[in-house]
Amino acid sequence: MNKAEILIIDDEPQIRKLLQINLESNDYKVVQASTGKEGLMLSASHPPDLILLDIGLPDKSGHEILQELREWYNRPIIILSVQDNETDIVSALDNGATDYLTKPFRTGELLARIRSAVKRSQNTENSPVISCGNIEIDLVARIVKRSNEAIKLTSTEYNLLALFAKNEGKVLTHQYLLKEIWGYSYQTETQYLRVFVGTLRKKIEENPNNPQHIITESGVGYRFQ
Amino acid sequence: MNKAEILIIDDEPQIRKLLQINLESNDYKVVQASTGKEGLMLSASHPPDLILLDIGLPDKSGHEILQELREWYNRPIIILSVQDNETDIVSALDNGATDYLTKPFRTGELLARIRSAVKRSQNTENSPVISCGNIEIDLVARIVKRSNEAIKLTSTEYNLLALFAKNEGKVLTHQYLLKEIWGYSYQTETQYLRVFVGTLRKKIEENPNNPQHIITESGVGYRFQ
DNA sequence: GGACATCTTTACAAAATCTTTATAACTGCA
DNA sequence: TGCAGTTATAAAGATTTTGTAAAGATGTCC
Repeated sequence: MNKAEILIIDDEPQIRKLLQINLESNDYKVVQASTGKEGLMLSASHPPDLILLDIGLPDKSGHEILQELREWYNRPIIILSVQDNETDIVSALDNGATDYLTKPFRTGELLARIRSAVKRSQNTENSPVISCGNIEIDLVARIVKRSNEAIKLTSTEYNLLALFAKNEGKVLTHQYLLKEIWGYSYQTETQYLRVFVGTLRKKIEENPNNPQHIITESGVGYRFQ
Repeated sequence: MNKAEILIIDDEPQIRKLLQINLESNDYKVVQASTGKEGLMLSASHPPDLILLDIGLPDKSGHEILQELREWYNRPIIILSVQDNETDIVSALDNGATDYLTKPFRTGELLARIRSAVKRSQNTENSPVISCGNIEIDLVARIVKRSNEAIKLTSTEYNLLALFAKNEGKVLTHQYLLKEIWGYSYQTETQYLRVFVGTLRKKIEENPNNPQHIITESGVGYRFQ
């Protein structure tokens, strides 16, 4: 199974270490940033599944980072803070924070809140299995079946297909797809998409030359049905 | 704007009153239940947009209620509890609670967490659809249906139709249409419009020679109805 | 270090779309 | 009726976008 990736943005090395140990032992992949700037860069070049953001950073205020992230990043952001005043909490939540925990936090609770947020954002809570015609996608086990036979997909192929499936029927723009799968800074790399849509079609379509599932919307993007 | 409806399940009348006052003054519609059973019935007969659930109920444990609700209810459930032990919190979150606040809670924070949860859950709701006679335009999914059958439009055709639909009934001048779709420097290319209105009519009109949707306003522009 | 899988990049063919041209049809009016 | 201005349609040409194969680059696992 593919690990969910968590980005920690915190300037205190001890906290980062503590979080890293706890998260890794719970099967998350951990990426770390010690400044807000570094965090923004890391998340843009490779979007994590969730961000743990400390509010008290040295270079930029966590509130600013939160706002900048939310201009394009729509997965969970959990705020960690020594601040326990209501104003901070309310402003963070209203600026798009998914949750807010005050330090010192209880590890078990943090992990539960992370599980809850990740589950919601992967929208695996309602239907862990998405079915579209003869295609079945198990979002929890990350297994894809075509006519009840498991098919082997690379990690990127799977991510792309899962994103399509979660937005069945909608036209997804090139920009959006690239942003979600590769990261904010890849929005112009449309050729990636062509290649990967090509390999996906070979694997899931009856006849890749006349695709029934992944439909091209010329000039705009693709649509899954 | 339509008020979001919140169901309070709590056995303490004072807490219910306090919540009711705060929620109503923030423009929510409030429904109350003093027992778990009543809460289950109310939510089933008229599902609220969000549920505030007290864990310490007299008839059934809040954990049970939560599980029963989650069998079918997938909007936010925020737990309120005097219990501040980690086990309770973790178990509630893992059973599908959206959030968990310990009593006494700060009203401003609770309201912020409610706003945040409602916003997230409304994000995934269905997209707005513009309907004009037998034509349906889903602006989010970027899909156009005629008599419930999807029709294929090119990107420019879609943009033009969407612009028409957003201004149903109004006469849109050639200049305006060209400026919006092609750009400021194309304002004199009226022939483009004739070509594209032509292809659009072929696709959406019953009888393209006698258009019912895209009406020519000679010398001025077009009108959509 | 080498085999293997995967991702990135390049090049070119194929398809779809847009632009332009030509011509026909309509409209209101003298 | 005939004319001028406007609109509609078809189709050829130009351009953009997409699909595919394959070579190079990168990373991973023994």
